[in-house]
Amino acid sequence: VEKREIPMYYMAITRYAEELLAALDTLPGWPERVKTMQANWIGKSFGVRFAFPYEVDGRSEKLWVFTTRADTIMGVTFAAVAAEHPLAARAARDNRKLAEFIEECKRGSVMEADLATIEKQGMPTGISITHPLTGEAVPVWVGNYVLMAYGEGAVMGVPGHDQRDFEFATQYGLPIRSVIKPRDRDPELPLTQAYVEYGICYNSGKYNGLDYARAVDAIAADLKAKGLGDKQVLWRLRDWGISRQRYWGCPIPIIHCGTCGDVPVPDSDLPVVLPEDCVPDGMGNPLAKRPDFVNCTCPKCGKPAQRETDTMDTFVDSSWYYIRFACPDSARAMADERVAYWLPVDQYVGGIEHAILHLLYSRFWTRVMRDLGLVAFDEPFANLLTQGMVLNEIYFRRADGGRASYYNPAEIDASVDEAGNRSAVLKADGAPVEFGGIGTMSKSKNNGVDPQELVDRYGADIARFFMMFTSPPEDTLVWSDAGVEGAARFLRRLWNFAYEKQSVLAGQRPVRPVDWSAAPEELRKARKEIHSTLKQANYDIGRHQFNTVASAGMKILNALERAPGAIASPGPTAAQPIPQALVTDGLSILIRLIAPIAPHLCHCLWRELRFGEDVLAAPWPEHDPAALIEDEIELVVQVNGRKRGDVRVPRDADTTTIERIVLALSFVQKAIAGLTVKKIIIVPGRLVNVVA
RNA sequence: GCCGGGAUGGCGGAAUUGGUAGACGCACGGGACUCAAAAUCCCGCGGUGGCGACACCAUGAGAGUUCGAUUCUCUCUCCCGGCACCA
Repeated sequence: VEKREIPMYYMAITRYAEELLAALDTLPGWPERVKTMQANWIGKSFGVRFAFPYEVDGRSEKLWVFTTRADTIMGVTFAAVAAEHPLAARAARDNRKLAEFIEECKRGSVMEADLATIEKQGMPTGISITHPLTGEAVPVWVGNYVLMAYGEGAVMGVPGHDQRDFEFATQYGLPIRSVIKPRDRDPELPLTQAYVEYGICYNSGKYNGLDYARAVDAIAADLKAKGLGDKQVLWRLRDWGISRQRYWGCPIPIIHCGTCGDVPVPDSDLPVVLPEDCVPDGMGNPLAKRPDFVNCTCPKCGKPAQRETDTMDTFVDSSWYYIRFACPDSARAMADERVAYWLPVDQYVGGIEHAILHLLYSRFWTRVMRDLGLVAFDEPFANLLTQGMVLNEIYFRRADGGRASYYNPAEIDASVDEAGNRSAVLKADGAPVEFGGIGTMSKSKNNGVDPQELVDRYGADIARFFMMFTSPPEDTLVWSDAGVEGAARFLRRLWNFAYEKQSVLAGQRPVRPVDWSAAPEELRKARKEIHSTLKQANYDIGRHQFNTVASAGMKILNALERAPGAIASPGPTAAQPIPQALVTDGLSILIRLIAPIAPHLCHCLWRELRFGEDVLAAPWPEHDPAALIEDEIELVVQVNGRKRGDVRVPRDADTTTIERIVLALSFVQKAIAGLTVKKIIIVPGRLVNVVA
């Protein structure tokens, strides 16, 4: 932790930028999209850092900038600095209007999203700098779109080849110069937008004819020779400011002493305990108004001193709670030997909204603890499942003061008329409310849904089964409980079916081996349906697509109910061994397959049907490959890529046989009448396409 | 604005490496059972035309690659998440 400027404390996450980026390749259990987002966020860019020399107050100064497009350096027509840049401050000293502009910029939002969408504004500083390669004079502007926190807080302006610079130059009448030859347009025509693609340098003196890589090499070498620049790697990632002016965070254990400076609280005095009776009044940090908390003595010299009142960002705690979970009662250390047993986390589940901040901070924090010798691993989470957001409608009313109060969608009657207009009223008073769109469930928007309602109405298994059935976990979902009846019906149907079979099945285990090849066609088909469904379900579990696992359970029950003899009167085992074996096999698969989705019901059925004591201890069901083999296979028949019918052929039919059979089909003959067959494409086991 | 993801029937969704679009459900319509209702069971259910066999259209929009595109490429529209202090 470093304290840089009052009142901010920082974590030096940028020191780990290289490792955090490179180690993404060591995380096969993480979704690609999350790794991509993190890589972009860390933002490693290769470029050139160079300086424009200038004179001010009789001194020689340099304005440093960073660029990833050094190949366009000959197209520089201006430079722009952030409002916080020292050059801007110097220029504002004798320019009142500029000083006002700078103040206005500083008052604006610092959020990236706001900065990126604001209208580009700027003002000339009156200071002129020298192009390091051409020696030309270049004007310096202050631009509200330049970020002090990234790079040097200053940029070169190449309106011909950077869209932001182009807009800025167009707005303020600055010259635009093309130095990269466009591939498919006349370079002499005036530009309507920046040409940002890579290409060959022209209008660039000695660099003419060079491509991007060669131009950057040559330009960087020339700048280096003049002592005015070199290649540089720049990161988008910034250090992590952790100070918050709130009282309910984790205290920052620092004491400010007039004599000794900033002194850490000694280990023996930790933890710093917050008062529990603070009342936030919306005016700064309430801790600062608590002398009983603030006033203390310096641990070094014993003189009166002040305790730090900033607390830590909540992300700090969430960056290592999972390590502490392994040893929550450890009084002497952050982490003890139990951590080595439990960590890294095998399977982490969290919302996609944490793809960057929380998950990156955690990866950083783990490395800090590693480097302090507290843990022995690099990555906290071996496998990551990122849930999609569950969304719901947002309704609110705005009082005269402008503050919105939100109403839960359950309290609202909403309707959409034929023209698609949405109207909504509050049930309680019948008066209209505004529709605020559809967004993530949150306390502040009061649009959450408590699953307890479903549990109360249907029971935990049905509520759980329904939610698993509704969509794959990684998808965004607009909440609706329409369809929960389907889950209820299915589980009821399963229960009834199983109980109908109970008297037949109970006490007859183990089932003696059945010769399925001797079974009637219908039963073999049913068994094939069950086992191919199981095969697919096991594949789906591997890719976390649990909704289709739930539907596989439904399909298996459908197959069992439809199988002839399976539901008919049980009869003696010896007389009807095959239908009973089918039911036994099918139920055994079905119960184990959906046990994780409807655990209570499956646990109970497993025991009642005497399959065993504990369904969770039973081996996971695997399909029988023999059940999937048939003597004949069905092929889809297409003509010119369009389905015309299907045909059954022997399983081992060769290409010539299949072609002969297909060409003889009447619907194929009809479709190719008057055409010549050019070729026949056969996808084994799937389809035949006749191209004519 | 930038980064990431998404768009398939009235609804949730399915379609493994490009190979039958709409599995499995919900809702809805018809029927059976019932004095009646609920529950349950059976049938139907993308659109257009046709009595029908069937034909054509259809996976946000537009182009492209391919024998064949929901799937791959490009452009666009809209929606969701994140954007570093949601006080």
